[in-house]
Amino acid sequence: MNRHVAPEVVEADVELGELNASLGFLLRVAQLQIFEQFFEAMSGESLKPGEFTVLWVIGLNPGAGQGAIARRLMIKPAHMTKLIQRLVEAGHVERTVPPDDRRSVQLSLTKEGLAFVAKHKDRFLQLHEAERGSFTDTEYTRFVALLRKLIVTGSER
Amino acid sequence: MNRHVAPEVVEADVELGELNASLGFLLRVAQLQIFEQFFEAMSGESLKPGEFTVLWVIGLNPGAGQGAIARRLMIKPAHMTKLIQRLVEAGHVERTVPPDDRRSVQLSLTKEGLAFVAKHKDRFLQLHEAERGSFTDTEYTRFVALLRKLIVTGSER
DNA sequence: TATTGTTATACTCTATAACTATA
DNA sequence: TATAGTTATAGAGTATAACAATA
Repeated sequence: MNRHVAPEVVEADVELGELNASLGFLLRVAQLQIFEQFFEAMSGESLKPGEFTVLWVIGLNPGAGQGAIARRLMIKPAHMTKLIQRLVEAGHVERTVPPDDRRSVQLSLTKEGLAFVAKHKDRFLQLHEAERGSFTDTEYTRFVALLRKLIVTGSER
Repeated sequence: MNRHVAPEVVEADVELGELNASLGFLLRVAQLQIFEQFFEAMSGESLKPGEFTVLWVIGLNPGAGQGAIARRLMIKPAHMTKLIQRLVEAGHVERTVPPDDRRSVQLSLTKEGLAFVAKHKDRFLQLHEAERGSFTDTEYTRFVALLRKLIVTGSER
């Protein structure tokens, strides 16, 4: 077909076929771009992906169980253990073993953790604002609603 | 009825705050669920994530450059090299060095690769159908359009 | 026996930089 | 000098299973 076309055009010529209508593919690309923005915004901070989110959720649910938070955020137990260890080492998180069930671990923020979340809260929320891209309010609302519907449906099993 | 609150209820009690409106978070959860469906559907096959997609795109673009396909699918060069090596070892993909630019590599499917894609095409497309979850046609169309708008906006830089 | 969390291992994907061979 | 791809190394995230302590 286009044997002698300029490189840039050939570049755009890579055909995706029904992948163009694949939710999985579109979702992946969208997520990659959002993550890219996240790293740019959080560059300079010692934050790893997921860590601030976990910190945030612990702040909202002081005393919640480690497993409950992990399941809510779809983080696997083994990964959660290491993630929490890092947050404890960083001085952000405190682990408590409740006397009534000494197998479990309750999580809460330390003073430093609270200060850290408070300090970065604005940027975190600003970031979510930036994620909206060029969506209008209506589009944004609609998009979130559709995403939620997809998620709820998918987890029904 | 239990005297104490059932674990499932406590489970659902983990509060997410503004994370509930975070595109990054919702996108991540949605993608995890879609991928879970993918693995279930493809279980039993020797397919790794991304591999069939690359196979599919090579099939649609025989002779396309390795870099062009990688950039289109947002796969990093180093990862692409290893991914293609696996596909070559599996006998699915053929690499050709064009005489006019001997730095580059052109990709195409072998006979086995063509047969493999043909064999799994239905399941692949069925999967995309399944991804639609409980969306109506209108919702699906709207969702894809919004995702595309988000992606296009995000990559404008 | 079942559950909560830990440890250990391995694999996928990503990030980065140094390298080659071409151009 | 720049580009296409490779190699090597490191890290994040995930999957899995074996394990300890507790229920």
